[in-house]
Amino acid sequence: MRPDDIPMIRNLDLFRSMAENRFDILAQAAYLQTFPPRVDLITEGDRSDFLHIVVEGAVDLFAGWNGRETSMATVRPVSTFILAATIRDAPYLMSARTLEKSRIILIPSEDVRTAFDADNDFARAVVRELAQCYRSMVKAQKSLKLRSSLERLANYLLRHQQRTGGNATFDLPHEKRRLASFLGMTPENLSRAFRSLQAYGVVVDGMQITIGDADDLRKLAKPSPLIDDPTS
Amino acid sequence: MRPDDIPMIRNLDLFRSMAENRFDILAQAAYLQTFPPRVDLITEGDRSDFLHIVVEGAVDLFAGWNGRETSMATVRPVSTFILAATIRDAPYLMSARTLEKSRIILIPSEDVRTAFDADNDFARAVVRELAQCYRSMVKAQKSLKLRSSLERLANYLLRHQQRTGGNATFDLPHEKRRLASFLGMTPENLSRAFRSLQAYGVVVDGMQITIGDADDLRKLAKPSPLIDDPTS
DNA sequence: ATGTCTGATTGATAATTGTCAAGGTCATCC
DNA sequence: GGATGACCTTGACAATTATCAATCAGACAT
Repeated sequence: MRPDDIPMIRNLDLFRSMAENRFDILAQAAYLQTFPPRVDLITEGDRSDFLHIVVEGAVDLFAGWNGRETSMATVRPVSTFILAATIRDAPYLMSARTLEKSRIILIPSEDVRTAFDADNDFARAVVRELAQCYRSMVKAQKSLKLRSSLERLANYLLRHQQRTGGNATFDLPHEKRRLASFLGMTPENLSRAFRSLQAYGVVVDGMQITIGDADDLRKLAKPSPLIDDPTS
Repeated sequence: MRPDDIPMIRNLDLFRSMAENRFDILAQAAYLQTFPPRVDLITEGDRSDFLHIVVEGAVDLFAGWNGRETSMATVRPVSTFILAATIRDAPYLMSARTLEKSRIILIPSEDVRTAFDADNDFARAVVRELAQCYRSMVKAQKSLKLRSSLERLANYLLRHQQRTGGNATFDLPHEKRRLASFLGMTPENLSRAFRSLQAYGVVVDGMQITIGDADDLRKLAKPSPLIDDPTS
């Protein structure tokens, strides 16, 4: 692993309070790899061999059943994924593939579990991280069950606007087909949803979105901190 | 708290490996209460005051938005709920109400967090529990996004048949309207889904279900361990 | 520039799911 | 027994969402 990457990892919530020597052991066992876009990293059902940390780029978590496929989440730097499978030593429930060129750190699950058993601060950090992941999963499910696809899209746009700095104009972070899958709809339906949002002042030009009147859009979206606030 | 309840709690995965004196402190801070059916226990958005443990009865976790409401999960003895909110000291994302007469233990969140910070074995147990909760949430979301309501119902019936011992005939555990909400559909749609399943050998008589030919039903349901296996 | 590819859009249509209104069933309570 | 009420079911209809086929737009390579 490149020495300049170590401080970044060290600074993750997950590792920040870990004992020095323990962290060094983990860091030495870890691999850093660079992957091109669209590379499959893990496949659901496989045994959990490595904890993954995205250092650069972006990773799509997705799942399939009976020939269908859906995008569950996007992992952006710097964060881990499939922590739960690693901890429980259970098969992955989701597959992962790079969306862009990505640098990813792989730590053998075995070593993570050892650190987890031996280092109390680390165990506590894992809990906080997991509780966070759990809560965002609950929010996603609430969004799916309580909202129509149009409402989900409206809330997604408002949230993404915040994330990107709050400007009226911003770019979508990935292909629309993936956004559609993430929101639980088809690409065709997403196209039509975007057109419906014109009535609420949303202008779409390729990947570039302009929210003309956020208050107007908010009247439709009715965002709630218990669904849309990423931090709560 | 009644002395006979203590061993049962003690035996939960969550508390089994906790230090003796630490457990005693928690047990002394805890309340045991009996609630009639349909009593609201917690409301989403509230601050997390107590970790709840269902000792007897059943509790519905549900969520609302914009006048709509959906059932997220049913908690049955003996297990905890809203652990994640307690750990993160964050507002509840779901409301809870008793389905039946229930006995519930309440442990002040403050004490749980203290135990969590001081007792490493407990912290590790919390992680395992949370990882489990997270994974079942992922499975639920995969089911929602990848399956039609008919497929969700078919899989639910097969799973519930297993849970209740594997007999061809068994009873639904709660009202159909709640089952509908849990499966993400309306009561009317559930009624029609049950009728569609007649073609696959499912007989419905009130709350009593008979699966005439499980293999036939399985051809429709296509159950997958990565969605339907509660343990994996 | 031309062709090729991938992803996005559009239109037509169908399937799925939801809504509303009306009955039906069953247990419970006077 | 008959009324009451809660829940479930059914039918007719509407909204939402998906599917299929065709076209379009832009990126890229030849």
